[in-house]
Formats: sequence, structure tokens, C-alpha cells
Amino acid sequence: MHHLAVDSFTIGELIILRTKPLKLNWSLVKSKTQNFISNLNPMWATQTQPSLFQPPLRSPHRSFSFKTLSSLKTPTINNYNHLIQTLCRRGNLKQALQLLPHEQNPTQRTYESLILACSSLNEPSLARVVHGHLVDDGFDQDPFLSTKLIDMYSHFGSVEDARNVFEKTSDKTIFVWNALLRALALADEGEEAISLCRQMGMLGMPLDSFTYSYGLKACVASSSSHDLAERRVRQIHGHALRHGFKTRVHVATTLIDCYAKLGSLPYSRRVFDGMTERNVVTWSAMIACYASERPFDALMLFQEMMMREPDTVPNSVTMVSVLQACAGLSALGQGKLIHAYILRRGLEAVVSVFNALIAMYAKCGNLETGRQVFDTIKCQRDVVSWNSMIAGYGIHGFGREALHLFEEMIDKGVSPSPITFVSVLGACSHAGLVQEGKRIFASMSREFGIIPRAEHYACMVDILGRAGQLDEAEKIVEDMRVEPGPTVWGSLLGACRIHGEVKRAEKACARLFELEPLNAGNYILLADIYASAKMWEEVSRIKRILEGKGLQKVPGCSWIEVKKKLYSFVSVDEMNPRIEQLHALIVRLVTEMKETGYVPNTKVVLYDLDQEEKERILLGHSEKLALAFGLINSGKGQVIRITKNLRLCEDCHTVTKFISKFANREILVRDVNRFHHFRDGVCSCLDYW
DNA sequence: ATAGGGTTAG
Repeated sequence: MHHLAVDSFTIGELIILRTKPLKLNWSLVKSKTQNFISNLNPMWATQTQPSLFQPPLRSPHRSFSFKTLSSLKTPTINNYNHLIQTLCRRGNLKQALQLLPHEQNPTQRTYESLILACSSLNEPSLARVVHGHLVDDGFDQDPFLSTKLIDMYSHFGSVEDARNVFEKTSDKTIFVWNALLRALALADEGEEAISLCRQMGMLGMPLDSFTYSYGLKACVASSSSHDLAERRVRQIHGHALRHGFKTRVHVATTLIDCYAKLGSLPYSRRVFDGMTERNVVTWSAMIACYASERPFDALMLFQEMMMREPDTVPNSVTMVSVLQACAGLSALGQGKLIHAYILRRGLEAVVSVFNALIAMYAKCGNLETGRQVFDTIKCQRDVVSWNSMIAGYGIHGFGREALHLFEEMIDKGVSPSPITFVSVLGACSHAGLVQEGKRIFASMSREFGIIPRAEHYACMVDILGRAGQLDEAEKIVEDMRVEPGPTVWGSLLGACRIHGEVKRAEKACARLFELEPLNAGNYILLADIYASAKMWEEVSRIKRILEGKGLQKVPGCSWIEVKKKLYSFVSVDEMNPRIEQLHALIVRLVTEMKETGYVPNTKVVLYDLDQEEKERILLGHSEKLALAFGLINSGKGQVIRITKNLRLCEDCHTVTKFISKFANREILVRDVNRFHHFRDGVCSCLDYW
């Protein structure tokens, strides 16, 4: 039984593998996973908790009309304020403004209503009129109203006006300072935000936790370099420590998020561990930090919260991150448990939860369920809902369906976002729809007013490159109106790999190595291209460069969920307790294949070894191990679902096609880019991926 | 009177 435990834990290790070489502490692995497995039960789904979505109790507004006002003999200022408030709430700002001159003495309250109304009704021009009246009435020195004005201008995106209000207010309360700081942080004016903090310190202003939170956000959002941002965050962090704000829940939660955004997850965790008081937001922040990079840890942490903190009730935001983690792991069983829990908690009415569910099912290989969720949505769909579903069709290779859904979305009057086009173009690329891709790309700016960004060009390069139109792909790169980033060159390099274009690959790599000197993947891809061309000296040259930089090829890892448990396999997994059984099965199947004319595709092995050695390495590929495990441990009619951390290797692709026919099994493999549906000897990608 | 965490793509 503990063998099972070991396997499920290696999933957790897998995520670490992306940055660190594989090193397992077996006793730790055992103890941790026992725990994890014993907790893997549908308990979450049976815990009923009160719905968060009971409508808030609010007393109905008593409205006040002109009629009521004129019926009064001597209307007081409060009566006027009441009327103005009613008009503002109804969105009748102009009428409310007309009342102003008739009023002898507007109060702070009058202006507060008007300012808030301008913000929520998005009326920047009326906002200036209100501001003018406010100054005329002598409220320009009112710090309370200055705070509101700064918030309002910040909402309209005009930092300039916010700054002016700040300058003109002589009685600068902490609210006024914080308001400007927040405005600057939102507008990505980090430099100025920092100097504002410094100014506050020099004036001897006592900073509060709002100041720290806004200040930290400003550092991350906008510092010109990563190092600078990190230095600043540490500076503010230190300041907070010295002033006893270390454990204040808002400040610490912001710190967790900031360190994660700077790529220092261990620091985030250290802050989290050091907190004396944590709430849902704190836990959600930490889970969210883990969700994309280390989904297994995200699930473990969620588990811990559910077990150890009965008073901390997860909300929709928590669930979105947990679903994201399930999606990252392809953990369909876990995802279903979470779905059940969401239904019990009544959280399914939140659009972001719905969207995350769609994405989770699609990424776990259950596209139909994703579509069902999409069709039976309990709230208004937003653009993300459409994007998620379109992207879902894309990764499964259903390009036509993706295009169809895109058209439906347009027909329904939903305006597409830049991400919509990444999804649609991505779908075209996976399905080889070159003409359609070109058409969509052209329509982007012409019909929808969305200027293509680097990632859109990358999609186009991908579409053309895969289809073998490399000249045209290269032309796109040359004609780009934005700086071609690593994604664009990476797409070109990927296309060169498919079509064995050594010269062009070298050209793309020249730029890529400059832009991403530490991305091992680019070097590996080039070595791969050299190996295909049998340029072994070049292959070893690239390998020497990698070694010199201390970089390593990310080890291949595949995993499979059987009866709600995850089992993972690394390539040439000699420590795996059942390696002999799996190996025997693979050898048997491959021998069978050889009789039908199969020749092992040894060119995917990057080592210059003899044929026999190469074949041995091929047999040990992690996806083959996972497949063998799936064949042994699942029922005849069940679909085998495998996930891989890298791109599916060509030899494994061939072998899996054969097995799907030979063993008469439906096999679903998700690699980094897309899904492959194997059935009856054919793959849904039609060998084009 | 002001907070802190989340969804889609690559």
C-alpha cells in the first residue's frame, strides 16, 4: 500500500522538478503521502455550510421626490441632501446638480453623494462641474472630501487631477495620503508612490496598514526592474517589521502576494508561516500563489485549511484557485469533489467559479462536462466564460467548434478581449486551420479594434510555421509592429523543429538566447533539431553550454489518476517499485509492434549512443510507463487519461496509436500544449502537433 | 471614510 503513497507524492515533487533536479527524501515522502491519501475522501462534499449567497439584508431606501420637497414650507438642508441623494442613486446626476444653486448651504454630505455618483455613473465631465461647485462653496480644504475627490479621479484614471487635489489640501490627514498612494499604485506610478512613502516617513507621519498595503502594491506593479521591485518590497517589509506591522493580517497578506509575484514563493510561505492570525483571504492568497506553479502544494494547503481551521470557510475566490490547481494536475477526481463541494455551498452562482469549472473540466480531459457547465450556467456569462470554452475546444483540437463558438459569442453581442483572440488563434493552430487563422487575425483590429500584441503574432507564426509556411512566418516576425518577444521567436523555433530547418532555427535562437539566457528549453530544442540532422558535434556543443550555465533538461514526467489517486512516473524510473512489471508489458507490446513494421524512432534520443541503448531509453519514457500502468490498473471499457509535463515524444505518439488499436482502448494524453485522443490506431491531432 | 486573495492564453 505504501507504494501507492510514494507515487502520489512524486506529483508534488514534479512541480519542483521544473526548477530543481529530482531528489527525493523517501521517508519524508512516505509520511507526507500517507497523510495525503488518508485525507483523500469525499468529506468536503458532505460538509454542508450555510450559503454565502443569501441576499444581504438592507433596508429599502426611502426615496424623496421634488413633490415631497415642494410640499415643505421651509425645506431644510437635510431635505435637499435627501433629494440629491435619491436622484444620484437613480442615476439622475444632472437633475441633482441643478438643485445645487438653489441650495443656500450645501454640506459635506451633499458633495459626498455627488462625488460618489459621478464615480459610479462614470461621468468624468460632470465630475469637474461638481468639483468646481465644491471649490466655490469653500470645501476645497475639507480633507474628507479631498479623499473622495482623489478616489474619484483615480477611478477615472487621471492621476494628474488626483495629485492636484492632494497638493491643494493643506490639512493632509492619513486618509488623504493613503488615497493618493492608492491612486499612484493603481496607475503604476511606483516611483512616485515610493517617494510619497518616504515623504510620509520624513514628516513623521505614523504609517498605518493601509499605507503599507498600497505601498507594497505600488512596488510590484511598476518598478522598472525586477531587482528594484524586490529591493523596495524588502525595504517596506523591513519597515513594517520595525513598526510592529509584521503580523497585521492585511499587510502580511499583501506581502505573501507580492513575494509570489516577484517569483519568491519561499518568502511568501515564510511570511504565511510567521503569521499569528490568518483568515480566508490569507489562506486564499497562499493557495493562489501555489495554484499555477505548484498545484499539488496548493491542494495540500487547501486540505490543511479544511482540516485544521474549521472557522475559516473557503469562499468563491478560494475555490477558483483550488479548481485551477486541479486543472494543473489533470486531477479530474479531485476536481469533481471540489465541484460537489461548490454545489453544496451554493457557490456556483459566481461567474468566476463557473469559468474556473469550465477550464478545469476541459483541462482534465472532460470537454463534454465543461460544455455542460457552460450551457447550464446559473449566472450571466462574461467574456472569460466564452474564452474558457473556446480555449477548451482549442486544446482538444476541435478548431471548427472553437470558431463556431467564437461566432456565436459575437452574435450574442459579447465583445471579445485580446485573450479571446489568443484562444481562437490557438485553436486554429492546433487544428491546422491556416486560412481561418489568417482571416481572424486580419479581423482583429479591423472589426474589433484590438491591436495585435506579441502573443497574437506568436499564434500566427505558430499557425503558419506548423503548416510549413516558414517564409511567411518569418515575414510576420519582420513586419511586427511590436517588439518580437520570446514567445514569437519560440514559436518560430518550434516550427523549425517540426520541419528540420537548421539555419532558421539558429537565427531564432540567437535572439532567444539573448532574451532568455536561462531557459533550458530553447537550448534543448536546438539540440533536438541538430540531432535530427545528425549534427552530433553541434549537439554536444549545446550540451556543454547548458552545463556551463548550470542548466538541466527538465526531466520528463507523466501521471495518471486511478480511483481518485494520482500516480506519477519519471523517465527511466529505476526507483519505481513496479518498474519491472511495467517494463515487461511495454517490451511485449513493442515486440508485437515490430512485427507489424514499427521501427523505434530513436532520433528523439539526444544522446549519441548505439541503437540498442537508444531503444532502451525510449522504452523507459515516462508516458509509456504511465500508459502501461493504466492498462494494467483500469477496467476494459475505461478511457485511460495521462498527463505529461513536456511535449509528447514522437515515438511515444506512434506507440500509443498502436496500443489504442491493439488493446482496443481509448487513450487520452494531455501534454504541455494540447490533448491527443487516441482511438483505433488514430490520434485526433492527425499527427500534426 | 480606505484595505488584502481569484477566473481565460502562452
